[in-house]
Amino acid sequence: MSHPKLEVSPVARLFKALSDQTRLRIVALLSHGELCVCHVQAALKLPQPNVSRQLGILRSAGLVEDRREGSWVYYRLKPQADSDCERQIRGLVQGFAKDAALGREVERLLKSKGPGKCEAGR
Amino acid sequence: MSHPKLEVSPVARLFKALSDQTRLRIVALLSHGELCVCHVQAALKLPQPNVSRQLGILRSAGLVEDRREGSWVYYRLKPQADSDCERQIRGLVQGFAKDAALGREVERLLKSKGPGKCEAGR
DNA sequence: TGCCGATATATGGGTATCGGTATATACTGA
DNA sequence: TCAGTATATACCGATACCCATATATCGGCA
Repeated sequence: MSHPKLEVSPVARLFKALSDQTRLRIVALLSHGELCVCHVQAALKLPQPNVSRQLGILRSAGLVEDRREGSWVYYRLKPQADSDCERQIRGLVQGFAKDAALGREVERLLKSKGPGKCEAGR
Repeated sequence: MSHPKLEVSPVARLFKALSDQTRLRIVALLSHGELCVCHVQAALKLPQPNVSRQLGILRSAGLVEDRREGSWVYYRLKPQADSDCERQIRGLVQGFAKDAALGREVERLLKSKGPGKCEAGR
């Protein structure tokens, strides 16, 4: 309240959510398509609670949205209402698109996508 | 080291530096031109050690560079070596450019720029 | 040298964050 | 209803952060 001008909070919230290496890697994965938690878990080789927690942080920051399908919960990047945030996200995704190894990894995950396939990579 | 692929650390470092409201506001100011510490201090109405510390964080993150001129130290945005970081910064600056109030504020500061003028705004 | 303004750093308290482990919830199928 | 899988949350200790205050450093000038 003390600084009516120079208010930049939506972007600050965005950057705060993206200031963690793990969350950035999740966004990098999701920039190539919707994935369920266990896919992210397999891709990043991280314990499940950690992945779930980071996804929750991204969700409450409005960066991703989720969709339940049976036992599985699929996450995807969420379009940003704030135009500044949207531009930042687009720039980020544009950078990830250049990463060939990342593309291959996500492609492999997407092939094993769907119910009953979540043991991929174990 | 444990994740050779999916490495996004330079951007993560950038976002971490930008994840703070105060630092974002400083970058917003500097996006309109070089300023000395006392100008930033006056613009944001923050205690001097706070401004100096946040500027130091931005500097060690490679986001700004400084130049001493007599007693005054001027800070400016630093071009990013990493192309992803450069793109994000450009997007950010582009967003700040739309802020009319911000533009007026910086203009006022720039008019009082220079040695002996740092009492501007007090 | 000594003083002064500008800037930087040190210190301490309160708070937030991160990761690991354990546990809880949600859904499916028998 | 029970068992099993997928996901979320609670709790904990360690660490990192933010701020305010106090102090230190630096440059200019008398």
